[in-house]
Amino acid sequence: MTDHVLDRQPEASPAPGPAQIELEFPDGARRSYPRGITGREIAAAISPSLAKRAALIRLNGTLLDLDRALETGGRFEILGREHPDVLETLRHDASHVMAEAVQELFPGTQVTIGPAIEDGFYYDFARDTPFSLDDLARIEQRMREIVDRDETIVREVWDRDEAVAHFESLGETYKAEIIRDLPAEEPITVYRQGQWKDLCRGPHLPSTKMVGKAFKLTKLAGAYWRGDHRNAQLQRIYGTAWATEAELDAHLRRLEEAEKRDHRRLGRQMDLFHMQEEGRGMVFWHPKGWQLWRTLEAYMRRRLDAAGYQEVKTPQVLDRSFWEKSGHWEKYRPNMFVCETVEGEVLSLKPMNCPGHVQIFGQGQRSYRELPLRMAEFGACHRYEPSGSLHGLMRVRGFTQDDAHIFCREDQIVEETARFVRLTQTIHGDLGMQTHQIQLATRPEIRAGTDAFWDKAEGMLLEAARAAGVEPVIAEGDGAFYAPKLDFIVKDAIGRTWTCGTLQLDYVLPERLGAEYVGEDGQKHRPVMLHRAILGSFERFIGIMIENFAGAFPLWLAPVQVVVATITSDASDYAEEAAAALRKAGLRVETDLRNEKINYKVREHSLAKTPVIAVVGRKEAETGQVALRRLGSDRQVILPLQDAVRTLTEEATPPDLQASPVSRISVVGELA
RNA sequence: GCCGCCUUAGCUCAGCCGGUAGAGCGGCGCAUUCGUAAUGCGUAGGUCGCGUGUUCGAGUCACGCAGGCGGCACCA
Repeated sequence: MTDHVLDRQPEASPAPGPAQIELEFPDGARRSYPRGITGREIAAAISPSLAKRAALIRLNGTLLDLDRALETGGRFEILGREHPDVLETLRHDASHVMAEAVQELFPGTQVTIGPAIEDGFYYDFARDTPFSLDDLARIEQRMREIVDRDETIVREVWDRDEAVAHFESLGETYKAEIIRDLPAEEPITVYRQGQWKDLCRGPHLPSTKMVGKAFKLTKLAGAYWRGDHRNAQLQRIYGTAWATEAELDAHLRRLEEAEKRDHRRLGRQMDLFHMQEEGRGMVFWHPKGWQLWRTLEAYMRRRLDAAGYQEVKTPQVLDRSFWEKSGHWEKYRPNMFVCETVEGEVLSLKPMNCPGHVQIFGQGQRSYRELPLRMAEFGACHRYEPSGSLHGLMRVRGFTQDDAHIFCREDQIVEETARFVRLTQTIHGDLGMQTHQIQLATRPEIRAGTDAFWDKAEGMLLEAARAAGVEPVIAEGDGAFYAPKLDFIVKDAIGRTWTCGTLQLDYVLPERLGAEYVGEDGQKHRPVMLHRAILGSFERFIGIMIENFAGAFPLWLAPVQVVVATITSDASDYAEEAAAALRKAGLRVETDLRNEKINYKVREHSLAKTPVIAVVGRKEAETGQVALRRLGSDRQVILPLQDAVRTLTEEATPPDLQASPVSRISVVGELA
């Protein structure tokens, strides 16, 4: 580990400057060093143990190699291997070690790119023969050997043309292409470890040994070169890497936990829905899943009613000529389910609700007095999604949007948008989601409309978001080709984020479909449309809810809210009576009168994630009480039936119908 | 759509080198009436995803197809 200094090549032409540089350490100390000193030398001067732990340095906020010669002074920090900010570099190094292993084991394989990603890394390889899962074990084994070899990792600055020639001579055409495409001012750096080298910006750890062995290759996948499906498909190997074995284990356990709350698995276990091959991307809702849907739909309907929306229902199937007028036939045709009748008519299932809504708007004469007109529909749409993109309830071909279109004047856009932002936040909050971020998607490269139009449109959405008290994050270039939009990103219980809710400005469709209203001036005017959804689709949102709550829904959403379970058959009549009383109060109740032990029943209903089990035995039957047991708690609260009815009814009241902020009655016992 | 992997009972899974299919849970039946996370015994249940081929013989091998899963691409 001492020859690294000899290998080090100076930067092409060291900039002139003072012979000494001054470094400020995290504790505030300032020290002066000769220019060209390395982090490793500084660490060694401080203490041998620090030199041993040191992995990277940070100079003025930028991470650099430990052996990088320092040309300028500034804020300086030496980061040990376990420092959280080193992890990304460690993962990047793991990808290099993997690439080295792969090229040793499979000569002729070309390397392309291999970055660190969340929780791990990947590397894309070009090789004719596909890798197999068995290969992964071999590669992993070789990676461990490379770590044991303790190969020094050295940064070298190369001449661009030489670098291209070099990689081409090795048959590394992808690397050569990357170099050619690098901006001219970008120095070409190559990192060498042992016999292996790779074009890379860095920084890297000082040795392969520092990568450690807390890594695991996890999956094999195809990936297109430069992310473009017209290019060759490469073979991507994913891995995860951590500083310590304990962190790796914790990560693998987290994955197992996430798998347990997978909505497809819970959907089956809880008997909520199923899908089958004759209807790919189509959902069969079972009674319990549909109950969940109905609860959600009823809630949304109340919220929309209260927010001044009018609900409508538009046709499922419309003639081709209609979709030609709307522009969908030209732009959206590959995604539409088209059918032909015996009489030769060509029709399409609706992929969107907006054109239908414009038809309703266009009936009769509209006055400016009717604006803003908020038209809502729980609109069932069908879209032909690529087979590989289907994913449980999250990506389906038949789905129902909580769709609405607000027809308004331009000067109403800000107010309407602000109202929508507030409504969306309320609803997401009620449904257990935390607003994580609101994105303002701005003008894309390819777009319609003048810059002045975009300036104005983006400005209005920004103003509206601020009026509602949120500062959107700008998503540069993510807007639709005709207008900007706001996207609402929520965070679930385990920190994953989902895009739910969107608002999109549209001047185009009203124009295409000839929507107009009569203004104060007696003239005809074109309304603006705001397309907006809060859940997105019921299917997807329910999928997200299942995962968010891990199936343990709050009382108001749970398909079965209470199971009345008997201890002996002597209590059966009373159990029916108790269940009837609870049902009469509007609760969703089942009884379990089976001749089974109470332990068995409690276990079964707990696994089914029933929020409340009301146990009744001889004692309760005699005294007119119930023993309530909450999911997640082994405490029981015994109380008179009427108290239970009142308490549970109150708690099961949907958030929008609560008199005041939820008043949970403590007597029932809280969740653990 | 593309790449890889997978497909055995309702569910979760076992079935080595090819000899004709098994467990647990669940279902059903009987017994048990038992106070807060699995009562016991018995019993039924399978064209081993579909098709073709190799073979005396295929759940097992080969090829094709379909579906599922993980990625990639897509998500105006």
